[in-house]
Amino acid sequence: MTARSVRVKSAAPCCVPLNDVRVDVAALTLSVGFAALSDPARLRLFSLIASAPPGEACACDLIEPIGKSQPTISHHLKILTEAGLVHREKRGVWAWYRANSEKLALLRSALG
Amino acid sequence: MTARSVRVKSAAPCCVPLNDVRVDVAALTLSVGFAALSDPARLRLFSLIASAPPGEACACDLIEPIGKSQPTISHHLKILTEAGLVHREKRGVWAWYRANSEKLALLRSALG
DNA sequence: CAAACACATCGACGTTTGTCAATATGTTCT
DNA sequence: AGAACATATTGACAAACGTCGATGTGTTTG
Repeated sequence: MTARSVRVKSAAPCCVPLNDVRVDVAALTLSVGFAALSDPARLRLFSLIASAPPGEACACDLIEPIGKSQPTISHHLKILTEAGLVHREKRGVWAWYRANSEKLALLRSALG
Repeated sequence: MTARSVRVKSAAPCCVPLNDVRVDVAALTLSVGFAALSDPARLRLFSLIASAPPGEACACDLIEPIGKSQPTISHHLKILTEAGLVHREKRGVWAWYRANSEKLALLRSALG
C-alpha cells in the first residue's frame, strides 16, 4: 500500500493527468537549459559574458580566463548558444556573445 | 590581437583576478545544483516534490508518474538529495522528500 | 595573392551518466 | 520467526559528455 493511497482514499484521477506529453516537453526544454549550466566551465563562460561591461564579450577574451583549449571553449559556447542562454553574432573575424535575459528569466521562474 | 586589447589599452590586472580558486569552487558548487536539474526525470521529480500538497512527497508515489524503474527513481532522488535540492527523511518503511527552499533561492539568485 | 588570424568542425579518447535486473537492508504485520 | 513490503545498493552496459590535436572556413592585412 502506497503512502498516497493512505492519504487519499479515492483512486480517481484529479484534474489533468501529470504525465502528459506537454509535461514531458516542458521538462525536456527546461532540462536543456539547466544542462547548459551544469558544467563549471560553461557556468564561468556565461558569467563572463553576462557581466561583460559593454553587455557582450568576444570569444577571444574567454579562452584565457577559463584555461581550456580554443576548440573546447568553442564547443561550450555552442552548447550555451543552442540552449538559448546566449546569443552569438559574428562581426568580422570575431564572435560576440550576449546573454539572453528572456531565457534566463524563464529558468529563474522555474525555480520558484 | 584580441578584442579586449583593442578596447582596453592597459594590460594591468583589474581588482581581483577572476580565475581565483574561490571562483572555481563557487562555479563547481553551482554546477552541481544545475546538474541535478539537468535531467527531465529529475526535474519532474523535483516538481512533484515541491508541489506536493503537504509539502512533502513519499518516494512510493513518485515511481508511477515518472514511469521508470524503482532503482532509477531512487538513484535520481539520491542525486537531488546530495545536491542539496531536496531533504530526505525516513519514516518507517517510507522515505519522505521535501524541497530545500534555501538551495533553490541560491540557484535562482545565480540566474539574475 | 599570401600570410596571419579567429573561430568552427572533426575524430579520437577516457570519463561520466542513465538505466535496469538482481540483490541487500531494514521495517511492519501476522 | 517469517512473510510482505519500501527503499537502497551493486554490477553491468550503452549512450552522452568533456577534452584536445589536427584541420577546415572565412576575414583581414601586408
